[in-house]
Amino acid sequence: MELDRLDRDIIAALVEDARATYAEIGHDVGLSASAVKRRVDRLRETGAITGFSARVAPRALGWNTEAYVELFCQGKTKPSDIALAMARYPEVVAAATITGEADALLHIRATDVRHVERVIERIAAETFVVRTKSSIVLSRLVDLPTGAVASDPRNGSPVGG
Amino acid sequence: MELDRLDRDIIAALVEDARATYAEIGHDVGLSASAVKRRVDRLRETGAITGFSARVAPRALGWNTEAYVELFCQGKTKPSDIALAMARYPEVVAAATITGEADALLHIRATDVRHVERVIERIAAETFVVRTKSSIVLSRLVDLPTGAVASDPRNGSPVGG
DNA sequence: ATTGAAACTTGCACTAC
DNA sequence: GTAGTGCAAGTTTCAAT
Repeated sequence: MELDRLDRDIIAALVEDARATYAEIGHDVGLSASAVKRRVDRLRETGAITGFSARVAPRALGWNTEAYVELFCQGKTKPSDIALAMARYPEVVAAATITGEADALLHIRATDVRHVERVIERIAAETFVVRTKSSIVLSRLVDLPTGAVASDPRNGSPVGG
Repeated sequence: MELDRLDRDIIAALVEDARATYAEIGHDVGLSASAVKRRVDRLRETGAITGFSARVAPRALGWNTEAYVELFCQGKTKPSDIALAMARYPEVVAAATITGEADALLHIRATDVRHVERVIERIAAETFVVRTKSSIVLSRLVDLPTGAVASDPRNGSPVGG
């Protein structure tokens, strides 16, 4: 699906504030509220916008510690095996298979270092896991919502930048 | 600040759908719309909720490739130096200092592998960077919005789990 | 918790390219 | 035909009770 300037501007507005009214967005991008709504509906139908979410301060909910864990798996492990197993851990907030020595990289949120340790212990006990290599996050320096940059004229668009 | 059961339920509802009406949320958590609004206002004031954001499919915007990059820095590099430098790259969507051999881990979104390469080249040229070690993401297996788990009774809360 | 005024959403008729 | 505007009915917000 093709996104024009207006679509990108609307997405940018909604990434910045998902509760903005259609009239507000319309004012920003130069469209009527009705026109904005029609485009937002279309963007959701086509899957460009997958939903709307509150941004939460992990600390406020007690998630005080995060870690990245490299996973080294047995030779015939399939990505779907890893996906299925990791989906069972609420502490695993992101996971991806990657190039390089490790097979996958996990992003873990936990209450404290002890909690991280317990989770890694359980993950390391998964049948397909050979070993793990973990790094505790000391301080978060950057954390942008996905798409924050997409059509912010201050930053480059993926095509233009 | 202390969050009770209701606060956590409200946050969970807003993480799932940030555009839900107060009446809908109230129905879910067993509160009147007004009561929900008062709590949401308070949650924003106290910083537990930092905003509302559209969830976007990176692909739809042309961000087809992601990578993780470990940064090895000169001995006297401060986290704030890294933060300042990385904030200038729209492609760096997350960055954190970590324990282990590397000093920091970056999460990069780009249009394609060539784009990733160009960005890493520029980052590697930063004065404080000694070397980098990168992994391209092959496939994303898990990607939860922050707080998705916080008060979903199917998962553990950070305290209870 | 209820109420009422102001604002928002959303379908529809209409217009322009 | 595709995409925008304006309007009106039904909801939602939000402050005051």
